[in-house]
Amino acid sequence: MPEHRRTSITSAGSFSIGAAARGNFSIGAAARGSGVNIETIRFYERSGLLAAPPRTAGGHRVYDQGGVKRLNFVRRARELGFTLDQIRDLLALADEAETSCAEVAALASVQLDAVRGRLADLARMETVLAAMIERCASGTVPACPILEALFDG
Amino acid sequence: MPEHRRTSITSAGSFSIGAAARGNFSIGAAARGSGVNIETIRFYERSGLLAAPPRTAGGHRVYDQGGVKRLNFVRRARELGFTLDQIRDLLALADEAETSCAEVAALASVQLDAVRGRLADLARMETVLAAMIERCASGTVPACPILEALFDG
DNA sequence: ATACAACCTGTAGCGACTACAGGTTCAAGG
DNA sequence: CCTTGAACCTGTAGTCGCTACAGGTTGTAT
Repeated sequence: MPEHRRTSITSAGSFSIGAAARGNFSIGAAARGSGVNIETIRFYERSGLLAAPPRTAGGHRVYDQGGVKRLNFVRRARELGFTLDQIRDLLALADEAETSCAEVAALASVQLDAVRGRLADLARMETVLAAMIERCASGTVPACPILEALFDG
Repeated sequence: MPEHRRTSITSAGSFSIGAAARGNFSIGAAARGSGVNIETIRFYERSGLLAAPPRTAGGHRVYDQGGVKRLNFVRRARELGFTLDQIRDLLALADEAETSCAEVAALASVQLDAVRGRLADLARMETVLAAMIERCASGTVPACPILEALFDG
């Protein structure tokens, strides 16, 4: 859920550092390049969403461009409300030789339905809240109409 | 968040059992009368949202009509997306001698803003998801457009 | 008296992170 | 080469709002 949190000012996509493409990224650089929090990256690895990357001699994680791309993938999918389980499936589909577009679309449709359900819920909440506040503002009633509505339905 | 969960088929409001009004309710009866799950009631008590009710000699909780009313209050407020902290404040305001309608309305406005923010987020999600699925269905592209969009923003 | 539903406490789990504490490694400047 | 200090490491606990047990006790109807 993108709850009004800034998601990556850094533009991903301009990371050709070393000689022959690919590039090496520390976890911090990968975080900046993908807009995924460092702690969250480690959490994704721990929970099996992302494969553990190679390490330096000292034990620091080293990501390549593909790793950063996957992080971006996960972030975008999260912003669309996919659960981590769904994203696991999406990544698996993305890794198949033959991309099965229908399966991907099916997953996306499930998510679209969920989003529409939540939209409907929130729309109802908005209506009721706005009406309550409105009645309160008009102030024709002695006791607080909002509290009364909550108490007596 | 009312995530498509049935919220109390039982109509609250017809509970005059004993002689002189008020009535005594076991936790189960209070749950049925308010639409709040038994475990959730105990959780609310544990987390200090609701005062601990009196007990029978054997230790069973005994609720009166006021207790059931408060449970209904909490349920309705939750359905409007108020957090438990906000509900704590609402209950405190409801218990004041002078009902300060303006403060209640202020809390409700904060909540309305939050709901509108989430609505905007979800509306964006819906647009993007629908567009993705649409592009996929038209199938003019060889690789899956959904996966491409997720990978390349 | 007996059965059995309903209650009790306490703890652990969910999802998706976030926030430490306490220790190690890396990279740059002197 | 050595020092500094930022960046990294692991592991654990906290967040929010519940839900789901396990293992035991009480209430009530027959």
